[in-house]
Amino acid sequence: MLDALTTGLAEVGAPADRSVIAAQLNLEGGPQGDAAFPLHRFVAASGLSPPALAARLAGELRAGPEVDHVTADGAYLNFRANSVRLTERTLRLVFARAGRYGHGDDAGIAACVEHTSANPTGPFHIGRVRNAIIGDTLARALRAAGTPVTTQYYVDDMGRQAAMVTWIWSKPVSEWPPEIRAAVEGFEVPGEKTDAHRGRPYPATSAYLKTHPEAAAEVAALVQQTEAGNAPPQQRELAQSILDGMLESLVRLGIRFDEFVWESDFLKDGSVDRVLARLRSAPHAVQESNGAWAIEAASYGLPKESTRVVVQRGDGTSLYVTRDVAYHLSKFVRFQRVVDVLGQDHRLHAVTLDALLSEIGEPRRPEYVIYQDITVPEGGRMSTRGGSAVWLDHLLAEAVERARKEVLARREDLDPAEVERIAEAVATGAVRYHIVRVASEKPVVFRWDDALSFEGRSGPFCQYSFVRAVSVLRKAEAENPPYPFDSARLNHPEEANLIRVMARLPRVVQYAARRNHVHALAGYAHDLAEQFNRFYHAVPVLRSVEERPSRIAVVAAVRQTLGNTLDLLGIARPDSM
RNA sequence: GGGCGCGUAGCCUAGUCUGGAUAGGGCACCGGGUUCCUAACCCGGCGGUCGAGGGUUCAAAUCCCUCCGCGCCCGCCA
Repeated sequence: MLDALTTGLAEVGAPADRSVIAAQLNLEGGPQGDAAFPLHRFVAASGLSPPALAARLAGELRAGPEVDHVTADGAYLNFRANSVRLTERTLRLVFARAGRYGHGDDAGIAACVEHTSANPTGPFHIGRVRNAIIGDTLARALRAAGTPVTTQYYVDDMGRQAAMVTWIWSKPVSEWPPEIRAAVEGFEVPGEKTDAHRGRPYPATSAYLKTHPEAAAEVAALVQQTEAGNAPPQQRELAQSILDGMLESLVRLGIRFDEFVWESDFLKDGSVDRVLARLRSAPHAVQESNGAWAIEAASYGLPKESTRVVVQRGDGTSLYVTRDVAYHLSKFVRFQRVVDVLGQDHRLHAVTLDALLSEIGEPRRPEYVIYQDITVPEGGRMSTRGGSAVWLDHLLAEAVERARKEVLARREDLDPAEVERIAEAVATGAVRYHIVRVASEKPVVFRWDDALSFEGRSGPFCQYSFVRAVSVLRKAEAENPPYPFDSARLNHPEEANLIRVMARLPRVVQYAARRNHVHALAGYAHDLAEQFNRFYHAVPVLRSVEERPSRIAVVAAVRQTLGNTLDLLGIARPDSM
């Protein structure tokens, strides 16, 4: 098609580069075709009026094997694909690639996606979960696009927050200050997750330290001790214990990590010292009067009043950003593509990190995927202390409750275990979809009714459509391949539309991975589910006769394509709902 | 104050990188659809100054400038 256009344009006196033509060609199609080509850009050179140019080119471009016909519409050329061939090719590809349909070839570069990395101080609220869902989906998208991915969770076991947890739990509850004890007593829950249990005194402790300097001094001493490499042993154990509880919740959402990287390890292995040595001799290094070292980073786009980035305190200890430099250097050793998923409040930290990498002569940079906060309707970010946080475990419990009701209302034939299994799948699917559907740079206002919606543009809608396909195949006793089909029999308009949506998946995966736009996958899942429902209502499958085997093949292809898409989104694919 | 992000129907949202036809969905609302493969569905209707203004262009939601509104950040915290 590109060749034909190139030749055709040259013949009418408007030659153009293939790249220009390719950029103009819209493969998503226009109102009346599978591909559209606007001609405005070539009108002047041709000396013809736009419609005349379109008509002339349409007449000259002969339909090829892939293209049924070319029509002129105003200043546009519209191409209609050969449906039989498109159907043939798409279905064959889906069946041949199966679980890898939509996936790209191994690009040969290794990527690291660091996401979540929430400090282990207590349970996840759903603002933090946005990071995990975006990060996990991105990792899936990159893998599908052909980039081997290692996911990493960076665990902060060194700062004040970790020290506060250690400080309070290193003494028996009976010796806690009354203010903190009050926040805990009466909340003992047998079998409670460790993040909820160990995290409960955290907000009160944080508040207490603000008004009790002597206690704050003890915490500061702990930080010092940790910096010196002598962290109390229970500090890491506590962090691990809380982290374990947090991760249990993420596992329900299908989120697991390949590696956990502990911040304190960079101190222990000497890499922080090496980074500090390089920073002290960096081009813009300056030493303050108290012995602290900083980088004068005005040229790196930092805020006007604070261009000085302190990298080493007056007492010789390192700072978070310094350790982060060490961490990133370690990533660059192993990975060609390094992606960090960060909340917008870390944006400046990212700029600072880039500046420091530059200072020590490191040419590589992480890619940042920045997401906006999830806020509450009353305004403002979710705050643990302000009581406005929506906890992930609470949200999941509500979602399961609601899903269970839905299942029980429509199915009486299921045993309780099956009901629970479906409710869990629907609930987690709804939550994941609800978070991932919005572009990460958009702010999200959390509303219960939206988050728990099972209709319309939702996870359960996509799951339900998938189950429909499963169910039809089950009734057809055609749960396994082969799926013989005759493309010539698949000529219902809704069938053609459905094939076209299925054919789009590889492009969607590439787009999502290249732009880090995971929400495109959510949009695609909905498009495919919706079009399958239209097909389902308009076209009989089991009741058809001559078309039956071919239509069963279409349904099998949908099961595969939609199933692959749900996998990309980390959403469970139930076989019954 | 400065930097970054966001602003698309009553509400939520896609499209913005790389300008192209009548701005694509969802919720809500109104009207239809189930003796038939699962109605968590489908069909139809209603609803748009794409924050405002200017500019570039044959063509602007998309690019440039100014402004307005909202959010975040501007620590020898993480």
